[in-house]
Amino acid sequence: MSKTKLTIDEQVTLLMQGTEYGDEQIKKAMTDELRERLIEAEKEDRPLRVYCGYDPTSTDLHLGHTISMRKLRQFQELGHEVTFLIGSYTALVGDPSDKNKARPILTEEEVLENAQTYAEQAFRVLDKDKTIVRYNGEWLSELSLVDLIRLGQNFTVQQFLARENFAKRLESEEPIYLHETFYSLMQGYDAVAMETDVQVGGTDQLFNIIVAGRKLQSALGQKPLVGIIMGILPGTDGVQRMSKSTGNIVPINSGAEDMYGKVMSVPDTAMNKFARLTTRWTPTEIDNVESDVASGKLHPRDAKMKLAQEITTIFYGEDAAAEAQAAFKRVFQKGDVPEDMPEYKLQGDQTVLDVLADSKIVPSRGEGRRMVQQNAVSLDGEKLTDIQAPFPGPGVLRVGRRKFLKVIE
RNA sequence: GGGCGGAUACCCAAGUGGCCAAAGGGAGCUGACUGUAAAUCAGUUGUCAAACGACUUCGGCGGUUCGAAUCCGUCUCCGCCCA
Repeated sequence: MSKTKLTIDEQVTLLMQGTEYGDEQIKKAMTDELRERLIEAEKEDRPLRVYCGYDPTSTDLHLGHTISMRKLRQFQELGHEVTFLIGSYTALVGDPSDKNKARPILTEEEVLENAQTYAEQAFRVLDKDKTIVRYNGEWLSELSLVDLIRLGQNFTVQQFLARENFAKRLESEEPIYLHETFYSLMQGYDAVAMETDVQVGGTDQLFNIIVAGRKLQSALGQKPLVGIIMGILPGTDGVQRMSKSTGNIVPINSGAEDMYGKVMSVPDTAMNKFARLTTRWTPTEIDNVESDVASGKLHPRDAKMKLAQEITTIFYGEDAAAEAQAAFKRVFQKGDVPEDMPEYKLQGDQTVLDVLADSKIVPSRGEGRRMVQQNAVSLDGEKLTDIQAPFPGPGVLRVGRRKFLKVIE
């Protein structure tokens, strides 16, 4: 990101990049309020207090988790005060947002343990020195029952029932547990406790942020926060939301080569979202790339390689990203073999099928048979077509597109 | 507490005594085509066996039967409704 001072309008454009409100009116209102706040902050010469909450329900972060972190980072770059809030208390409840069923709740120990690794990974995106880490148990554990009841007085049951995910469950006769409604109250109270100016979150947080947070703040005499609602990042299939259960994630902890390759496997149609939600690029830079692709000046593949490199660089640094790119070119563009591959020592007197199965390159002998039948097995480029034939000898055994085995004597 | 419904392969889901290793869809894998992909088309997806075929699987256990995913008993788990 450029170090030169951006105008307020440029700041607004940058900060609103990748947001998704699902409603033009809210979007406009939030954009206007953000501009106002920025002007105000500049006048008073104080940073905005920005936060995003994370429920550390798992420790394996993927690219989708980093969207809000990227946004926080942008605020950091512009000199604002960013809090990485760990939902140590809210995780005990389990967020019902965007879920068709209630989430299992975690124990306190699990939460704290997860929080540790979670934060570590988050600092690949966030500037550690400029980030305040807090736990919402800090204030939520202090609330008394009376306090909770008073908070509850600001909401009606109807408001909750109007939420899409509750409405759906009501419709399909699935349970809605009472404690799930507390979640929004708790999150709203976070905003109050921290006197938040801006809160970042995903579309599933729209209700918690825009309704609960703002409402509680104004009820308790604070100026309602500006909600920055981030769009959804699709997974490697390019369509469905990136999530572990769908199996379409780009993990941020699985190595540079893996990350580069995973980003490259994303369909072209999703490139734009990846660029806007996960890179350090400015809106102008992204627009340029896009128009270059559209006009044919830039090959879509090259645009995607740039994207893959940018994303890999964020998490692993420039050198590792360059290496990952080189490896990718070698294997996929030149059809060459990778540098590292498992080795297998021949036992003597083995058939092709024996080697396939014994080396565990295929999960079962049946699968090995299938692979050979499907013409997917080759040794040093020569197709192997007879499973019963004696194994020819040492060389590089390839099964399918990307499984390799170095066979040695 | 009472009533009802359900549990089938990676997921969803059909099957209600033999023709069931079990329809269909999704997902995965392989091949063709490509730009690495995506889209499209084709094949394939329990284990062992070169093959003929054999074996294990339909929530657990036990039964009935020549024969059970299907019938009976029991247990576990889940959902809904009434209170």
